[in-house]
Amino acid sequence: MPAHAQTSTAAIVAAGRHLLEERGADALTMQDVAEAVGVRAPSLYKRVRSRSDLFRLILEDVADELTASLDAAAGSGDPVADLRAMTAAYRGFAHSNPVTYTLMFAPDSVPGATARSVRSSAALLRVVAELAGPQHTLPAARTIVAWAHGFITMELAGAFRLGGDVEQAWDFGLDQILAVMPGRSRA
Amino acid sequence: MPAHAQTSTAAIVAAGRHLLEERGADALTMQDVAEAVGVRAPSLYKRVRSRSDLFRLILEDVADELTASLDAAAGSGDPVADLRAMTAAYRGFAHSNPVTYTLMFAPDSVPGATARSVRSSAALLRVVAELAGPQHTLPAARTIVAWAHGFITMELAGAFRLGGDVEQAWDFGLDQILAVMPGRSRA
DNA sequence: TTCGCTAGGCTACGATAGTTAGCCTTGGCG
DNA sequence: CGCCAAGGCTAACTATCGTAGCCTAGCGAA
Repeated sequence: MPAHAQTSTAAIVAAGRHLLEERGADALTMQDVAEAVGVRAPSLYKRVRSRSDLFRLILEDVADELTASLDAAAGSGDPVADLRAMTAAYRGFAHSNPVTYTLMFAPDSVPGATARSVRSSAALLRVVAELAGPQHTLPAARTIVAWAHGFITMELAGAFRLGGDVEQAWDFGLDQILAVMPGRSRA
Repeated sequence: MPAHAQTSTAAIVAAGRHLLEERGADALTMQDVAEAVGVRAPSLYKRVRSRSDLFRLILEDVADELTASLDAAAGSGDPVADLRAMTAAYRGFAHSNPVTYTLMFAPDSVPGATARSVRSSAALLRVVAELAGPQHTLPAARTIVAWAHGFITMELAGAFRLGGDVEQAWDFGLDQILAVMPGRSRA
């Protein structure tokens, strides 16, 4: 490689991800990313096809990290404890990456990005299978994920406006859902 | 009012809403909206402060319609039946308005738009109070809404990729959540 | 009847961002 | 030692939001 590269795809993705979280999706400009990595905007196109391609790369990066976080949380052997740890890790990750987390589930934004998050479901399915039994694994997992994702999304959107304790609502919901898992009974 | 107006705020909002659903948020341009209502783009600014203001108006329109839909669904008197009807109406509305529905819960997009959806919660809270008892009303309602919203969001985002019957998963989740409501017992 | 006032159009323009075209420099390798 | 391409850069094109300022039509008062 002649003429030492002043940046890299990884650096661009990292800078983009950082700016994305910091300023929001609309405010993420190629110029700002370029400045952050120390080149001019057009040079970014040597590494990245387009702005939306940069979004795709960023969200893949986020999804990979989320997958790793979930895998790490599911190591105790007890399915209920694992599930509690995974939901907590999931919510914590979303709180740490609110913008990109929200973007991961935006229909338009990145076709294929959600595909990657499927990998995250492997550990969850294994745990839920123990709790709900093989017949109900998929719908039970979808119930849990839907609840967790919906709760977090509304939380991040500021949709819980009626007062009350949001933490308590989270605990309440998780207890309710765990309590009703068909296979076993209680948490 | 001199020189008969060629358009109106309502027409602009309606056209914008239609284009928004049809082409997605990124593709909604002021020029397209102007063309749809029969004027030039700058004339829109006589009625609408900015593009983001147009988004706000559109989402208010959507939220009002959703609220009316939910109110209409909750008239049977039986709380379980009402709750089933409301969740079905909610999901149906989201399926009919996928883009705007998703946008309603986007944190950035429109500060205050979520506030309006609070009005929608009045009917829900009344029903849930009967099912879960006064102490658990708020967390129980949040559990239901979080689940429904999460499920619908993932559905719209195409996040249910592992096969299986999505309808069955919806029914399963709703049954599970209804079954565990503290106040009464079964659906 | 007439004439001013203003709502509500319009064209022209400026600013910002994404993206492309095409040039130049650098330095590894034959 | 010189070729050549990776990877910078500047310049320029395009689309879009938004503003400035002009023009017209018709309501209503004199």
